[in-house]
Amino acid sequence: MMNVQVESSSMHARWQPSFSQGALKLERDERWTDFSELLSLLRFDGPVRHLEDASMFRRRRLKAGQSALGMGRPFDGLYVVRLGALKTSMTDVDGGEHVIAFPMKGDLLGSDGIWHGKYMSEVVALTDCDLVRIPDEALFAQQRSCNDLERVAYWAISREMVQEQSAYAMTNLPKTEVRVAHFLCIQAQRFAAMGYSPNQFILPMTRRDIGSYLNVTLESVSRAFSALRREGIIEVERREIRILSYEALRNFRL
Amino acid sequence: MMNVQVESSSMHARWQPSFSQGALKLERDERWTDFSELLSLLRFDGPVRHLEDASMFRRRRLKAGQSALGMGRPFDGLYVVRLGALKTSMTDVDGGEHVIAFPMKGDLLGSDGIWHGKYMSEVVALTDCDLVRIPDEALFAQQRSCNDLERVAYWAISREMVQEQSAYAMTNLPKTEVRVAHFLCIQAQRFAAMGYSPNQFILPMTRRDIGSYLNVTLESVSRAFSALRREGIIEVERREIRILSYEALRNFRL
DNA sequence: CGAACAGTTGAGACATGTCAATTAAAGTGG
DNA sequence: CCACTTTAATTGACATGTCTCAACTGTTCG
Repeated sequence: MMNVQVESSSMHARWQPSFSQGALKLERDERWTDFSELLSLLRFDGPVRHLEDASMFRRRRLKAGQSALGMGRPFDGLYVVRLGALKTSMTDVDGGEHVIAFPMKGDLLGSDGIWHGKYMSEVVALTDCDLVRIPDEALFAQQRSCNDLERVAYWAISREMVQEQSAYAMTNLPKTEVRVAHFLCIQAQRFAAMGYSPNQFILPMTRRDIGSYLNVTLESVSRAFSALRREGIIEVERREIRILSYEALRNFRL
Repeated sequence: MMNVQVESSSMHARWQPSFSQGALKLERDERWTDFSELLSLLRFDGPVRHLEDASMFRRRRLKAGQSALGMGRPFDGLYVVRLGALKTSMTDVDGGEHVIAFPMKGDLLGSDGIWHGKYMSEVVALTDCDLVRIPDEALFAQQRSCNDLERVAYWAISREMVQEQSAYAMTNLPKTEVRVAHFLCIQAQRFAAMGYSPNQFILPMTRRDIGSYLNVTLESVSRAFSALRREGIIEVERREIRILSYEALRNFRL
């Protein structure tokens, strides 16, 4: 029943594919997201002109471990995380993996793919995920039904850029423990922004991933967690984190 | 004479300010760049529909040391470097400066300002500079004369993002000397892309800036230069670099 | 000419990387 | 369902690369 309404709405959008093939499969595996839900997902706070826009965006399910975007695969649009946690990484000259970001609900994926027309980083699902696709045809449509989408895309890409810059800047904090403390603060803020508890959460990534993100070894990360636990600032049990004093965590130096 | 032609062309563009005030001053200090020059500056290689677009873009001169974009200042557009070298940096939580990029000819500035409507990083000129402004009105125009500009903006922002990601990824190369070697390779490539000699160039930034960019101290950078000189891979004289073996530099490990 | 800045080099302290052992958890297959 | 394997995480001992502090030089700028 949902599908009927969705399908008819989507007909207004120029770039929607037809249902000519595999309709039954689509009905079972795919869902759709409308423009206003996309905006609230992104937490877009700017002005919007055409909220009644009928554009529908296809969703994409991923199981933990699956690749969302592959390095070198042709660019087919941007994706917004609706559910789940992922890991964005690049392979450097020496073949080593470097983690760039941990996208979660509301984050944008794939903006590095516009330049060369192929994605420049690898994105894998750390948990089961649900993505919303903003197809390239929608981004580059010649005469657009609304250029709200364009404005939102600029906005979201710019946000990605700032967050990445901040992550980059974090790596010049001198000591591992300070970086880890800061990392936990950021995570807490992000969980809060998504509507979850900022004081108790489960990290979706491994110590190795965190280490790669912060440019330290996994052992150093582990030691830093233990040190923060000894100081009574957090509780750690594998990937389960409880923040006992956010203030102490935020002001942690040395 | 140049000014007359420029002025009349610029009248076609909606967002151009009038010449009602300070016309004489503008004639002396300001110049204009047209759309096709902008594209060649950016080294844009994609398809363009309206090359005859009459949009003119205002230039902006900077002396070495001047601030191009200030952290927190309201977003008024993107800028493309036409001449000179700059330094982009963020101030982290502890008040320390972290260098994010060294923009040069053809690079884009200010894309981190779209999100909050204010620039999130500080950009200062390392040498005298000449910038071309792409005003926010042009980016967000409701009915655009051409949406080529939009496509180019996406493209350029995406490129910035990739380059920043690569810089971020570079910092997890284990040892200082490897990072510095890689940094020099990148610089050589950039000078080559700008049409200058890739084997002999003058670095516009200090050792401290390089260190901040690579997350090492200025002393470590200096030692790395000396080590590479001892190995016969480069010649160094203060900021003047000569690459004796690009292959050795590129393959440098440990 | 003196002051401030940029860069080089050295010596010592120390944080982090490296290697290794151990435990717990999760996935695999009979 | 239980061995079996694999992976994640913790912790220790040791080596070492980098930071810190310092002295010294050359350059630039007022």
